[in-house]
Amino acid sequence: MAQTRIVPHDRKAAARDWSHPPAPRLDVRVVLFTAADGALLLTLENHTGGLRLPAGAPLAAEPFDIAARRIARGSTALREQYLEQLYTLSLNDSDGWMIVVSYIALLSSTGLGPVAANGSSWHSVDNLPAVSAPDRMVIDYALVRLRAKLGYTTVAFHLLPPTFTLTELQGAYETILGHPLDKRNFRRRVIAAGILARTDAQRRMGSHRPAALYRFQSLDDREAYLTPPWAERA
Amino acid sequence: MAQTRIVPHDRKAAARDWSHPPAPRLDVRVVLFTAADGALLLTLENHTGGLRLPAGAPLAAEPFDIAARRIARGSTALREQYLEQLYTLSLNDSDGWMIVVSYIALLSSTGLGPVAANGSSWHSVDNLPAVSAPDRMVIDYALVRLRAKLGYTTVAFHLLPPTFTLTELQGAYETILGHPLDKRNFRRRVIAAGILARTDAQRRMGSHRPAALYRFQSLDDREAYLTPPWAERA
DNA sequence: TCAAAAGTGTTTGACTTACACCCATGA
DNA sequence: TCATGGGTGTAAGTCAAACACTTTTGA
Repeated sequence: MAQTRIVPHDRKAAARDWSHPPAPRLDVRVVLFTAADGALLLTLENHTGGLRLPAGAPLAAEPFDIAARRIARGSTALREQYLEQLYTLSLNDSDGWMIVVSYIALLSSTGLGPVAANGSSWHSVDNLPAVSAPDRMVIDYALVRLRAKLGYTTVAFHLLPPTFTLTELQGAYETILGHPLDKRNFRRRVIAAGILARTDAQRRMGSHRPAALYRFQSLDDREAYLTPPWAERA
Repeated sequence: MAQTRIVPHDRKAAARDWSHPPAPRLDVRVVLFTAADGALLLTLENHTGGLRLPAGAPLAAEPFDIAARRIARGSTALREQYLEQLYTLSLNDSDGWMIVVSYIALLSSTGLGPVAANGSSWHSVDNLPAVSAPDRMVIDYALVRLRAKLGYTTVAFHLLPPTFTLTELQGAYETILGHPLDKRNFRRRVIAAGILARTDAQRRMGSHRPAALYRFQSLDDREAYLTPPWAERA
């Protein structure tokens, strides 16, 4: 499905070829998330054969984290704020053996609406178009992991612009979790967590009281993320 | 360090060779944990050049989970109870480009002391011998993840034999966490969690009151594990 | 009868939840 | 002055932590 071919490919023959050390194709795929307008969005790219996750081969000996960042940057005008390895799959498709190393990236939304580049487009996670089976697996697991991580980390912050209102922050949580939260309890918790700093600025938007803008203190709560000690962030 | 060589290897030249699609070596490594005698143990194998994590190349198009299981079984007489992908690294060593896909495996202790096979031996995690840098990274991260997972999953059960006393279960937790727990609170929590079934059997060991033996109900709390939906377990 | 581990409850403080109204602003 | 989202407190219930003694057994 991912690739149109004229001549059917003999997978068994390809897998049976022991004449050389087997050389799988390597593919790094990135699920780029952002939140906008109450929806959790991810990037898909247009390709012959359909929509795909942003992907690419790593250069020789290039660390996967670097490759993933390169792919993320090539696929959006936004800058990824958080990058985390997801899973590595070894699979057989119509072109033979392929290794897929998958990543999650979180992007700050700009408030101007998400910006796409290079023929890529944003899709709400609750209304995704058809994608290849491996892409589907990767996306499904990315969602599981992202939702779970909200509970015990501060990842949601990476979906927001540098300053934001508490209502925007709450909206990001609700978007990812898919259910509403109590305003007072949410504010109490997030303030008590001590990771926010109130700025002097305010946002005036519409005919109502302006909202205080906050930013993060201490983006370096690496401990909580359960990522490896050597992993670079952003 | 992992490999002795006579002729120095020109890494840059190897990385610069674009004449063919680059073909990294693939290596699946498994950190095999078990708990015995109040210590958390892992398996290392004897190799020319020193001790190493159990490892091996995947067969062409073999899923990594299957390869990891094969490697785990080749390295211990015990049967792994839980297997989870840890991280995938792309690195340059003295032999060129290598991709390391790492796994954690948890083994039931038998009470008879852990059984080793194939020139492998058990080492307490708080007294590990020198290993290669990649092995060290993998082991460090495996410990971080294992300890963290204790908090929100029931993984510790997989380190125990099919039936066990509550004191043994508590000991496994204390071993992994590295600090003591309150007996009454531990029992209350673990019973309240509803994942244990008391058997009729008892264990009489020493001149004191015999302990009730328990076993697990519902090992299938896949949800809590934050592993991918497609991952097979054990 | 002694040593050694098994087993058992209660109290206290902390945290979580549910819930409703006034405030500041621009139109 | 009205519509709109921003901002605030309290009471009830649930959960986690600290803490010590009695029971059963074999030697």
